[in-house]
Amino acid sequence: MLTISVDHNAKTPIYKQIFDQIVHHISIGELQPGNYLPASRTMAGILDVNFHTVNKAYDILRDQGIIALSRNKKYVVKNSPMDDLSLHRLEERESEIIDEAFARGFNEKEIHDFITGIIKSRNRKNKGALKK
Amino acid sequence: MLTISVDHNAKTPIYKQIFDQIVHHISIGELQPGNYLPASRTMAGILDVNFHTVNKAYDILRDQGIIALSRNKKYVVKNSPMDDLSLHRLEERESEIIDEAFARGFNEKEIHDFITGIIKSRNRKNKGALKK
DNA sequence: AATGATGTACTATATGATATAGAACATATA
DNA sequence: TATATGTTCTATATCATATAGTACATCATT
Repeated sequence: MLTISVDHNAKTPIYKQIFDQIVHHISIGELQPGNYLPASRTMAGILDVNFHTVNKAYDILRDQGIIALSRNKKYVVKNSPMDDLSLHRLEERESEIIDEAFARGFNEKEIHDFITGIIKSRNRKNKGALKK
Repeated sequence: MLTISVDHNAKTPIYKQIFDQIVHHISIGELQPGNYLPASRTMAGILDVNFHTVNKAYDILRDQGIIALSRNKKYVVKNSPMDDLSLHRLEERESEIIDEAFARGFNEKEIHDFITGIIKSRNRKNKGALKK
């Protein structure tokens, strides 16, 4: 069950909210390679947004190699191992966070604990969804 | 020596480029609590941007408690330990990155190695600047 | 006391990003 | 054939970003 919600009042653009939540569903295994995404008009109807906005989210997901258009004209989740470009972009964003953490007095161990804490709370939330 | 540069063609807003670089200088100890920031007009002249743009960066730094206006009307770097709000914001940004990493097949150890690598390369770059 | 430098507060304008809307088209499916 | 799909185009409205100019209060220096 693909649950996605958008906040029209948030500062985060709607297309990015959609993008982020699809990536999240993939990250917890709720969306797996081979699974189809809803048609952009369908998704737009459910979320009560314009289908162009959904298309923008799908476009970026495709540009990043996370989804692909299959022969039947439907978007499907790909297996998308980390490539150099994605890694580089992720490093830049992570560097900003690490800078802020250090600027506020964190040391290296505290940063690792910070990461561990987020991953643990993630696993707790999706305990039932984990396989095996 | 406070070296800051802006890229007018980058997609990242100029005020955020300035914000990020000041935070970076603090994070590596090149800017320390008690140090003054250049006057916004001075900084703007050096970077060849409008002083309102510098003010916006300073405003956000002040809102986040990273700098403060001292009695002589100059901005000074504060000691700004992690507070609940800052931690929460950082967690949200970090969660996005962790989601993308997991979505691309990283496991928990690979994420920690990813973090460690960034910190190590940071330390290498600033070896000479480290004290003691 | 006077001058200059500082942050701050307003107005204004221009450009790009975001979101919506509608229309049209090619292709795949039923 | 008819429907659903992604895609492409134009168009409009709103907000964020960046620039610009002006004015003012306060602080430091002369």
